[in-house]
Amino acid sequence: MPKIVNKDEKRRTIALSCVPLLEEVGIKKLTIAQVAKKAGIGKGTIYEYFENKDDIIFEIINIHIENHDLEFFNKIKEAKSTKDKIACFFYFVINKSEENTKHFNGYREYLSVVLSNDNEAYLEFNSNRDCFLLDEMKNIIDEGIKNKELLPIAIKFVDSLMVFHKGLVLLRMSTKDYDAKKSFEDYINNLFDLIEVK
Amino acid sequence: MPKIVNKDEKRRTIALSCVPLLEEVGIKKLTIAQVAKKAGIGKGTIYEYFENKDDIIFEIINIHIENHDLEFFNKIKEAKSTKDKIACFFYFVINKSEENTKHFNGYREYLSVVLSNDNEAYLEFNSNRDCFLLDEMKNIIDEGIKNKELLPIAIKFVDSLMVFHKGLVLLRMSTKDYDAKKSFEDYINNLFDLIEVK
DNA sequence: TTTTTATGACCGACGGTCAGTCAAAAGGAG
DNA sequence: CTCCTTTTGACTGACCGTCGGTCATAAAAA
Repeated sequence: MPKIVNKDEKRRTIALSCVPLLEEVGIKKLTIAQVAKKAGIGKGTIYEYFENKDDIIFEIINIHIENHDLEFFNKIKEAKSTKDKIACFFYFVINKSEENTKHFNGYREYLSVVLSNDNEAYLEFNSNRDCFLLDEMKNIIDEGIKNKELLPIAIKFVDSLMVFHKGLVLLRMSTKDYDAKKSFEDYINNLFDLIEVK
Repeated sequence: MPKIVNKDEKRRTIALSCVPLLEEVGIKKLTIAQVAKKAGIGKGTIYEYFENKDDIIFEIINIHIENHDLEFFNKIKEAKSTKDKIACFFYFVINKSEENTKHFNGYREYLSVVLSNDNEAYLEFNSNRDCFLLDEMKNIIDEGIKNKELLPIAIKFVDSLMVFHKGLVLLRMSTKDYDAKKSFEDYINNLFDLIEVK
């Protein structure tokens, strides 16, 4: 028998080799033939490790999300005030640097795939991720309350804060020249008028 | 001079004839050949009136949006309190009836096309629509203030209300079993605690 | 005859499939 | 242990069907 390969590992290897390719051409113009070539394997082999093209996209996005989370947690450690920590959550949607815009556009394309599919697995993945981020936010607000930075009612606003975040994401993606930073700042200042210990 | 056809009119006619087809098969499985057949014209003729497949989708979505607005304005006329009027804005994302879910899924597919394209025209269309809705919401809140239903600070929350709405849309589309109604009610009750005249 | 509109055969690109190849491991015979 | 056969999963790329989009040509109007 031939060597048994670790399917998950190879999946990841193939996906990794295509990260720059995907960044270069985008989802729409990414072809399976290109992926196979970059990974140095035959086209048919791709389908040993992936269900279909969208499945490849999904794996690559996973890599990006993991990288993003690493950066995110580093940033949050450095943040001092609760306000700064909250701002870390919004960094991704607010920042207009070339680097971040590239990632944001990647996420836009990914969302486009999710929305076009009605695939339960994708939806569940997103749900879990949103839950995770919600919990993180709750912890931060809780801490803020314990530090006497925030009033106890602050906890009531966590859910809407996360919904607001999603709203900014969609607005930046689906409208022209949306100023997510301004929206965020207006909102957060209004909010802190209500929840901050004076 | 040869027969002058009203291009815009025929565009609309073709699109109209495909509304049921699109509802049945969805964007991904809708083919140009099907569209041509339904419209009773040749495949090539389609391209006299539309740039490409996405352009057809766009026209059909326009029809839906116009219908939606008609219903929306009727509903808002009937609403008595400001709270009810605001609820009209959220009806589309909150309502889980089969009929509304069908439309919501149509909008999901449309958004998927928008997000996959980075097409300025689509983004501008969305921007204009969002502006329009924002103005409507502002009017409603203004009215509420004049009626002494709401405190003057209410106007400061209009922007975030619209962002919140967008957030609910994205959450319902991209996660599993999202309870948009609950989120909305929690939010609106919290908000009214702050802005309602007691 | 000229100009506009309509057409569907055709094209190329692409996602996905499958019959067949290959190499390594297992197992048996000597 | 060694040689040989068998088994099996990895791998491949030619091929297929589909589909968006084009274009040479026809039809129709003026």
